[in-house]
Amino acid sequence: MRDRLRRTAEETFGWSDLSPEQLAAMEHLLDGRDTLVVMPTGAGKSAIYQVPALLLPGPTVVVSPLIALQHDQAAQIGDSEAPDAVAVNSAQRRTDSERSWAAVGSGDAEYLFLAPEQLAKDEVVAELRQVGPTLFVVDEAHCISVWGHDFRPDYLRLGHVVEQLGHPRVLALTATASQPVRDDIVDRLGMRDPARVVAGFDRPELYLEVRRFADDDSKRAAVVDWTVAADKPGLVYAASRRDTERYAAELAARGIRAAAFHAGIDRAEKARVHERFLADELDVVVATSAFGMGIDKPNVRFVAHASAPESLDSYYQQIGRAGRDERRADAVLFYRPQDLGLQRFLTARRFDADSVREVAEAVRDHEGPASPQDVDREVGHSHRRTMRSLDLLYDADVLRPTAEGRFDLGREDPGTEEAVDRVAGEFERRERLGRSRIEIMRHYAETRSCRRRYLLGYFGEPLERPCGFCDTCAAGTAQEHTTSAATDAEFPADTRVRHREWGSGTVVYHEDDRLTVLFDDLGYRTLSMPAVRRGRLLTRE
DNA sequence: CGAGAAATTATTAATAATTTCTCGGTGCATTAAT
Repeated sequence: MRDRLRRTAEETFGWSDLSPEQLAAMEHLLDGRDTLVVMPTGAGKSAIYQVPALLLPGPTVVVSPLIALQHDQAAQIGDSEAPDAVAVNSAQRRTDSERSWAAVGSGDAEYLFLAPEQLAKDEVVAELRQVGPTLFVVDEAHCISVWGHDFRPDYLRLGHVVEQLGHPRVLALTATASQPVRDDIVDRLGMRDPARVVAGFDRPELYLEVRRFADDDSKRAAVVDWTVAADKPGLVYAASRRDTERYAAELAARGIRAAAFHAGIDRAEKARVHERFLADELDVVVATSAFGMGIDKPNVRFVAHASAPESLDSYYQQIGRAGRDERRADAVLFYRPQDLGLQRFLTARRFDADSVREVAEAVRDHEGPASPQDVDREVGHSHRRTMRSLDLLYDADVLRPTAEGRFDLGREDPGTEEAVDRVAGEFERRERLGRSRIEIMRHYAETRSCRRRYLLGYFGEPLERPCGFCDTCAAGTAQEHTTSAATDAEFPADTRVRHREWGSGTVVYHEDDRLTVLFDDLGYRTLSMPAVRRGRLLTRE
């Protein structure tokens, strides 16, 4: 099997050396197993579906979050000897989409790129059933967890689509997924006994640094001065659109070729910034989180954050865009505790009891299980509101999904008000988790122990000793704050524990004499080991 | 939650100090108006 994979990779794509992780994941797919792959960008994630796809009979569906990304990926396949890649989306003419369907149906095209919103349409699923895909790929699969519960709810329906297609083998690909995100992906996609291929998270070429500021003016000045002096090209992430424009203007005034990038920039200008950055015609792109997905530019020398993002997951993903050529690059966070306030605002949601009530009643009153479309029609508010409520009702065990992607009441009908109460509890749990993720970001920024160790610990990859290549190691504070062996032996990472007041959780990592636990109901909490011992607060489950 | 603009108040009756208001991220698809 390995030889066939290697030969196909070489002959069709010109790839002569597949990594052990790539090969392992490909073999799982040929064996018919669902597979989750967590691997840094640039390590050749796309190859993992592109090669086996050619050795499997039917076409391959690739769910991709951005139409622009679909474009690039299809073009890359077009440059190879592989059969065509086509897309169906709203940005192209209808006739082009019809042509794509025809090409997939006739076997002229092997790969079909779709955004999750396409798969929320019954016609599209019906058409897909006709062409009978044998491989269902979800690229940037962390989007399921990061966006699915709120921003792009159709991500949560992919699992149902898989079932409607008769469960072709599922491949989920991502570069950033902490353990709970991985579990969420597996759960929401309905993956069956998935193989998990997780490559190392460490990016040893990145020098990690945090600079702390008390006021906004001095931080702004420092961001600009640092960026002016830094090796280029690089990325500056800012928290608001206004800030991206402000920093870009200040940098331009200092003679730097800088451009702003955010979701409010028009399509053509976005494409221009993107192209100019890739072509080294820009020194710096100052962007919100809108920029970066699919960017695989080798020579990015720094990623600076003018403001902290809402989670360490996002932070890791964004700094991961630097140093792909494996030469030294800088990941520097310009930190001010007050900046976390904006993230708290941006991630907070309002509990929409009315919507939950209406959706619950619409499902109950529907004759037989209700599809999201049925509920949309009944309730008449936005698709997103409907989907949020359906998701919460599902998570709170009020509704259960059928294999057809419809929703039905669970075994017993709790009654509307009880259902709303349960959902409110579930909603609060999520809000607490979101806030605790921001606190983890705060810990990263404020720790005096080794930053790389903290970062990798969070992703489940503990470092034996301080890394020697971050600011706390350079300052010598990391050496003074090293996890005691006693802590490690008492509560190793991944252990299930129970806290006297806070209930059950999973140990994430230790740092110094502190222990971080992801509690089922409260999100991340950091505990002081002396206090834990003194009060006998934790027991292993 | 916090920043910055706008509005109001107080007294240096034209400007400074204080309070109030507004705004803040991520993309797809669809539709209506040019």
